[in-house]
Amino acid sequence: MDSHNSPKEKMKLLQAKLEHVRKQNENLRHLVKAMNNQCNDLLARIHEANRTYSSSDHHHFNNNINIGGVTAQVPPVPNAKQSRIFVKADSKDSSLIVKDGHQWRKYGQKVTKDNPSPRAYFRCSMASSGCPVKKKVQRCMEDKSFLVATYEGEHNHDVQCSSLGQSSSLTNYCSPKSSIVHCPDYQTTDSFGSDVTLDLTLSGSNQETRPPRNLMQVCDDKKKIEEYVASLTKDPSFTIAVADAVASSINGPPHRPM
DNA sequence: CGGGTTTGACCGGCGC
DNA sequence: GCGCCGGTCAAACCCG
Repeated sequence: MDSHNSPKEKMKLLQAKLEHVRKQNENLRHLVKAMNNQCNDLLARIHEANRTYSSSDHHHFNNNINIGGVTAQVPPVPNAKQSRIFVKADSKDSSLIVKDGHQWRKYGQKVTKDNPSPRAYFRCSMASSGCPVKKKVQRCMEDKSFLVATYEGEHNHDVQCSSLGQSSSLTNYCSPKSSIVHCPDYQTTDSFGSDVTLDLTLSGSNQETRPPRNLMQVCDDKKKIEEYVASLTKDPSFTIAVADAVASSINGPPHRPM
């Protein structure tokens, strides 16, 4: 086909491709930088929320999280079977709903002394089947755009995916409107003890909803992803494929029928 | 009518 | 012992 191409022309073509890849790389760096800035902003807000905790129940924060080279602190949970998540939610939305993939039944609400916002008490809807998990949800006192959910216990069943959309009154699905900052602190499991998952779903972004996830599942998935990434980055053919894909995207992305 | 939510009452732990 | 406070119960209510 291109047998008329001399080695010099091939070299020029490759150099041009390389230049394109370099430019693309630079663009990606800018993107990463921008994302890092957004991440910093979110972490600052998380930090603010955490400070609320430290002042309200005298916890000292020892757990660090690191995202994109940025470190933030999260509150340790006194009870080893508890975990806390901070959920970005509309401050105008008065419902104390943290959609985490499980079905919950509200069994009480109470205004606590240190926070004017009411605290809602939920039990897992599978409690009748022996699931011991409970959660408490309260709006963050200083930053009302955050909900703080405290989980107690572990689910002894899978996430009820099959029921999605069946019961509108249940808090059963991940909200596209909320950002979840998840701080699991499971019993004597070092691999999870200081691990934090940030679901940086930007508020109001019009992204598709995600499948619901059990908290332990999230950690397992993260491990798996890390293993995949490690194995892929070690694979030179993968690097070549990525470079190829970037080059082809620069030369004009193919319009594939969806 | 069944299942979930609301909300006032009740209970138990804790500090004074 | 008393009062405060967080957590839970359960009857009434709401909604599909």
